[in-house]
Amino acid sequence: MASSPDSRVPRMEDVAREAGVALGTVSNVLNRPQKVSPKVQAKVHKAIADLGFVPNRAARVLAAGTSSTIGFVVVDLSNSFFLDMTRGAEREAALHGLNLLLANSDVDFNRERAYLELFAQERVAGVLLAPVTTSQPVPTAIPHAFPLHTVLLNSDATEDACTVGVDNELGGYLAARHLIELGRSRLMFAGSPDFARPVGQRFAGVKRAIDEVPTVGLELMPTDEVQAEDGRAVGRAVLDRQPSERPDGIIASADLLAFGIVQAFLSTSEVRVPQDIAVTGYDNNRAAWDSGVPITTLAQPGEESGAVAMRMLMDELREGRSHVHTHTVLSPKLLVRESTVPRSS
Amino acid sequence: MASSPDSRVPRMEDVAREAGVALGTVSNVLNRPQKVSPKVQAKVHKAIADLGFVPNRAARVLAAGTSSTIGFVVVDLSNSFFLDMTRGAEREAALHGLNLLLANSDVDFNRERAYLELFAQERVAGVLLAPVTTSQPVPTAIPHAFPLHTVLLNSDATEDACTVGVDNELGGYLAARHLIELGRSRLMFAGSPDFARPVGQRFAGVKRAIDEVPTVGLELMPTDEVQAEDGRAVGRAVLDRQPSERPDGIIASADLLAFGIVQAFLSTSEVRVPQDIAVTGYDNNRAAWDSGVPITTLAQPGEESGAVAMRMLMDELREGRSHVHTHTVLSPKLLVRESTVPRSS
DNA sequence: ACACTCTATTGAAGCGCTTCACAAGCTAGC
DNA sequence: GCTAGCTTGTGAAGCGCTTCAATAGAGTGT
Repeated sequence: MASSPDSRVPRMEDVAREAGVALGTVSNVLNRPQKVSPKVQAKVHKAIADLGFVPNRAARVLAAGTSSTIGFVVVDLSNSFFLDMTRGAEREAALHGLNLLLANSDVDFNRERAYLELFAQERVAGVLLAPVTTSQPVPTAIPHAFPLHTVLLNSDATEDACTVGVDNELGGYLAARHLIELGRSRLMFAGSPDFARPVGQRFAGVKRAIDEVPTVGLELMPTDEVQAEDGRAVGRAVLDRQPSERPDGIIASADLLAFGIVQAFLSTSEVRVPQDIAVTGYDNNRAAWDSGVPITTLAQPGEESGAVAMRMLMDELREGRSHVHTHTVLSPKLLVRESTVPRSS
Repeated sequence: MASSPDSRVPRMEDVAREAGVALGTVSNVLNRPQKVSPKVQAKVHKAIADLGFVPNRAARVLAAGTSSTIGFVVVDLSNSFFLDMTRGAEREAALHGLNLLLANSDVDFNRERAYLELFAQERVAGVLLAPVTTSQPVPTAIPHAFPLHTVLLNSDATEDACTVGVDNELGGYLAARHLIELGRSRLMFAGSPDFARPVGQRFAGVKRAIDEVPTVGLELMPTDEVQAEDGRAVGRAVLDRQPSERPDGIIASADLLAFGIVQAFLSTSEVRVPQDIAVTGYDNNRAAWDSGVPITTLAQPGEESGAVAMRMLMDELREGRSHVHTHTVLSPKLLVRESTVPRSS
């Protein structure tokens, strides 16, 4: 631990003395090594190691007026979509020598605010924000009077900041299109379009696909939540019908929902998945691939969202006053599994 | 955003001028309000609001030499046990006016080191560390020459730091005991005791319970991993046996494993859960309660671990030089569900 | 009116760094 | 041998806060 006597924490000045150079030279070794001869660099590094010197970032930030850390306030780290964002953002940050610190708002608006304030006080270079969303149209997220460079993730475009979003409408369209191409014509959408904005957008995409093909019908099956239990309820409701009244394809608005539906079907031998009813989920959760019959789903590009957002933030930081906010919409990707297409070989 | 003209970011000095008081008074309002008359406080707060002043923490940390933020380096945020720790730690920190910032090492030893170094440079008050573990006996985690106050989570006791651990041996014991009390006498442990330290400890606990009751037998069924697929393989292996050769209770070393086992059983009508074979899991993952038959499991006290660790850290910070490292071992909790005890009412 | 307490407020001295104008030491050209 | 032009190295002036000794005010008791 701490070195010999009763020892203060060593400062740059101590390093300079130990190495027999000036204060500014130590700083140069750390920040602009190309300005210092190899010999002196070696001396300084040795002194740093001998003393166990750890530079003080608070002082650095204060003196330089810039930080190399980025804050990421995440709405829900227990959701793998958002956790993936942090991975993508971190990877991208590391490539450019930036550090990423995380804060979990846990779907609490006040904590989201508090963490943004904290990062503002820390004078981080910028923040990434995956905001708490409501089903309200535009929750305008950028909060503070303080000029914090912010990029919004999983958000629709807004004037106040750069944004990265995922095309939920397209996701719904792709799911429906997939089932239609498989020859299904009596589709059911499980979930409540006004449960949350994204669900509504997905439903809109489904409708678009249906409208393109007159022979295909769509039925809406609302649910309270999007948990496995809700899915089992949907499954039971379908099983209670005459076979001729049942859909031949179900588009669930979330994987857990799809998981419950498939589970309900598998527990009887009345309905085979996918032969009688094909099922799709959404999100590419673990639930989708742990299901007895692995579930076709739409993968949200979490890592990519994070990486793109981080790049946009770096652009914004570099461009300064001339920066104009931009908006990126990423596409979800259809992952076809056995709940729609039986294992072949 | 930024106020009127081309405006610098306002400093305390600006607030002082605006409010017509001295610099030190503004600082007092922020840090020791009881020393300032209500009238002056009001003036200062108004000035702060008018100017949109956001205090600079870098300067604060530098001047005061202490920070109010705690860093938490987590080995794997995608594991709900660890995420729960962050929740407990955060709650406890908030109670005492501390801020918690997260870093995900993602099971990468080098990133763990890098984040610890970062927090050391930031001069945080202390760090919580849920370290990357190997199956090695004692991975001694405290790294740096720098004197960073650290509490280790999910760790066995060590001399270098305070630790909070969970009693895995007890968890295994409780699971086995539970099955034995239900009258099961041919038990199977699914998982490889040397897959990871905790699994070995759980297995040891199971053995202890078995040894207490001579009439009960134990069989070990190793698996490569602890995923659902491994569980399904275990389930199939059991189904392939003569009914008389099958265990009547299976202790899985992880929920996902138990989930796969139950899934395999449910897909046939040969084995009823729990009537023919009772199954327990471990961790209280979502997988446990999303299973067709909800799975009895051992809940790891994640939130409590985090809260306890944060309290220990605060003690360490308060006590200073006189501090002696302490070690807490928490107990897992048996959650009885339908995979061992059928729904009654 | 005076001495004595308190309490509320002041402002200058750092905290540990980055920066940058400047100095010093070289090399090369003539 | 002298100067111009480099490359290296230097150190003092802040960055925006906290702290604390010093001061100004407001009471109190006599």
